[in-house]
Amino acid sequence: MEKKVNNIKELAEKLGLSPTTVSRVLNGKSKNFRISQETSRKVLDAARKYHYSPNRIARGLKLEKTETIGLIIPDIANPYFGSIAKTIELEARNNGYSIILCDSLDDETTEAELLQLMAGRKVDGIIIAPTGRSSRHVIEIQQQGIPVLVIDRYLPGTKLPFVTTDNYLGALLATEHFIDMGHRNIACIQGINGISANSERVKGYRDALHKHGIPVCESMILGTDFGEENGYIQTKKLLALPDRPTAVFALSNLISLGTLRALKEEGLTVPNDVSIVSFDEQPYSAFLACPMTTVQQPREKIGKLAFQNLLKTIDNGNSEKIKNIMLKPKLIIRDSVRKIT
Amino acid sequence: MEKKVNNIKELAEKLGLSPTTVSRVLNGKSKNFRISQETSRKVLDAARKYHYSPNRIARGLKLEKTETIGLIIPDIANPYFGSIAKTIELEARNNGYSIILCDSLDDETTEAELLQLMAGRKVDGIIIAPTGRSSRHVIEIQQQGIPVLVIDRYLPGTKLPFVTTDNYLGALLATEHFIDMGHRNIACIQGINGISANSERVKGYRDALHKHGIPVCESMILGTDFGEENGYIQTKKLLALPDRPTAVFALSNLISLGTLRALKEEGLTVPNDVSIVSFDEQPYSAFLACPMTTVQQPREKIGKLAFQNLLKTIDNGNSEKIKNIMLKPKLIIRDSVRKIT
DNA sequence: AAAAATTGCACAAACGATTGTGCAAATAAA
DNA sequence: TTTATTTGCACAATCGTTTGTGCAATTTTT
Repeated sequence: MEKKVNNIKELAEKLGLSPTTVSRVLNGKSKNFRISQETSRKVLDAARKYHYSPNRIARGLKLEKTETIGLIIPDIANPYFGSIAKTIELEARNNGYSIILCDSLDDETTEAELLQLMAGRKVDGIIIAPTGRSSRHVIEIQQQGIPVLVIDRYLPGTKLPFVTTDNYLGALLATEHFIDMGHRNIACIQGINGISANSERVKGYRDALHKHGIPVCESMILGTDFGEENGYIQTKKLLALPDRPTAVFALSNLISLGTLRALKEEGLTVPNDVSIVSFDEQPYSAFLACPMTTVQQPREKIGKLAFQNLLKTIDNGNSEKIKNIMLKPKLIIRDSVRKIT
Repeated sequence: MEKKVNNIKELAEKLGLSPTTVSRVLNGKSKNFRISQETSRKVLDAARKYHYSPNRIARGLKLEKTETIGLIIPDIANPYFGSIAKTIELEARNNGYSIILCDSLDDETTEAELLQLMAGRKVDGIIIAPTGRSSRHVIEIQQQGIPVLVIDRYLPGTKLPFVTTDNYLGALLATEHFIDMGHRNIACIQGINGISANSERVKGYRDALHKHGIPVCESMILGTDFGEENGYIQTKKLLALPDRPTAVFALSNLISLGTLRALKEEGLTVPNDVSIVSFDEQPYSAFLACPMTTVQQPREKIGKLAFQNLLKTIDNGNSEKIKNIMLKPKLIIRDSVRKIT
C-alpha cells in the first residue's frame, strides 16, 4: 500500500505539478482553467493512489464554509427528538454536511450559550428545536448572518423559517376523539406555556370543545413543561379534584408516562378509571398496560425537510423566501379512551 | 453596543499592538513572554468590549487540534444510545469539546465510511459504539493516530480501550432470576452473533444454566440483530416449537418490544403464558401491559467515563495506558417473570 | 560610565487549502 | 515568416491563527 500523502503540496510535487493545478482538478474546475485531460487524469489517479483528500479545516478557513451544521435539541435522549436528529443527520450527510450536536437540556440560558458556541465554530447553518419562550437570542444569531431553521415549534413574531407538525390539528383530532367517545370533562396537561407547539395544541383542544358546545373549564388546563414529572404532578392534582375529569389529554410522550405513574400509584387503570390520549407516538405505545391512543408526528419528514430547507437558505442566502412547513399529524386510535354512554 | 471585531489583527490595530501580543495574552501566556500587566489588562478589556473570540477554524488549522470529537452510534433514535450520547455531549462540552454525531444505521460499511469522514474532519478523537463483528476499520483509524474509544461493546483481539456494562453479569443475574422463579426452559433471543456485548450476554445465560445444572439447549439461543423485527420473528419461531419455552430472555429493549408484538398477535400474555426479562431499562418499562423486569445499564456513567478516558488519551497520547472499564448493571425486578411451582 | 541583564513587545514564517492573474510555449491565422 | 490566439499551467497572495526568534529600550550590575 502506497504511503499516504498529507497535503496538496506533497501530492503536487510527486506529480511535478503545482498545488494550484491539483486543487483545480480535484475541485472539478479543469475545464475553466484549461487543464489538459491527461493532467487531470494523472492528478485524479495520484489522489486515489496516495489516499489524498483535502484538509477540510484549511479548506474551511479559506472558503469560510465548514460544511457543518449545528443541531440544538432540548433532549436527545427523548426518542422523539432522537429520530428527528437521525433523519437530519442522514440527510445532511448525503449532502456532504456533518452535524454538531448539542443538547440544551431544555434550558434557555444554555440554549443561548450553545448558539454562540455554534457561531464560534463557524457552522454554515443551525437547526434548532427551541426550548423556551424567548426568541431574541435566536434572532440575534440569524442577524449575525447564520441561517437558522426552527423545528418542532415556530417562534411567533419572528421571521424564522420553521418545519413543524400541525399541532393545532393534532390536538383537534385528539380532543374530538374524546368527545366522540362521550367524554365531556377532559383535562389537558400542557407543556411549556407560551411556546407555539403548546399554544397550538391547547388552542386545538379549546376549539374542539367549543365546536361541540362544551364549556372550557380553565382549571382543566394545567402544567408547566413537557417532562415526566410534570405529568405526574398534574395528574395527582387532577385526581384530587372533586369533579375529577374522565379523560386526560397529555401533550407529550413524557407527560403521559408521568400520568401513568400517578394513576398507577392511585390504583387507577386506563381506560376504566381515566382515558388518555398522548401526543407523540412511540414504539412502545401499543404495548402499554392499556395500548395508548396517540397523535403521531411525521418525524422523518420533519427532519428531512428541515435540512433541505436550511440548505436552500445556505446556498441562496436569505434571498429565496423559504416556505414554512406544517405537516399533518395522524391520530392512532388504540384502547386508551373508554366509550362513555 | 461596540462594533464587533472580526479577527485578531483588527483588534491588535485598535490597541496599537501586534497580533502576537494579543494572541499570547488571550491564551494566558503573558507571563511566559513578559507581557506587562497593563498591556494584558488592556487586551482582555478590548476583547470583551469588541466581542472578539478567536476563529476556531484558523486556530484548528494552526494547532492541528479542532476540539471536536466524533461520535458514531448505531441508532440515535434508540433512547439507550440517545442517553449515552447525551452524557457524552455534556461531558465533552464542559471540557471545551463539541461532538460531531453520525448514525451508522447499524451497518458496517457505513460505519467504515464514517470513520474516514471523521478522520477527514480532523476530529481529535472518536467514540464509537461499533455495529459489526469486524474491527479492522476501527483499528486502522487508531493507527492513523486518532484516539479511539469503544463503548457498549469491546472489540476482542484489539487493544482498543472500551467502556461497557458488565454484560456477562447482567445476563447471569437475569437468567438466575428466571431459574429462581422455577423456570427451566428459557429461550434467549440474541442480537448480532459474534460481537462482544452479545457473546458476553449469551455466555452469562449459559453459565447461569450450567451453574444450576440445567442443560443448555442450542435451539433456544437464536436471533440475528438487536432490532424489533428480530424479536418478533424469533418469538414467532419459539412459539411454534413443540416444546415451547416458558421464558424469554431478550437481549435488547427493541427485541423485547418485538417479542411483545408477537405474543400479542398470538393472543398470549406476559407473564401468564410467557415470562420475559429484557436488557435495557426504559422509561416505559414499568408501564407496559405487564411491568417488565429489566437489566439496567448505567448509561450516564458510561457516557461520562467514555469521554473522560478518551480525553486522557488525547492529552497524553497513547502513552498513558487507559484502564478498560466494565460497569455493573442492575436487575430491576418487576412482574414479567411468573413464579412456577 | 560602561557592560550586562532584563523587560516588553514585534517580525515573519508557518498551518493547508483556494484563486486572480500572469506568462511561457504551442498552435493558428495572416 | 510574423503576428495573434489559444493552450497549459504556475506565482504568490490570502483566510486567521500561533510561535520561534530577534531586537530595541530600560534597568541593573560592576
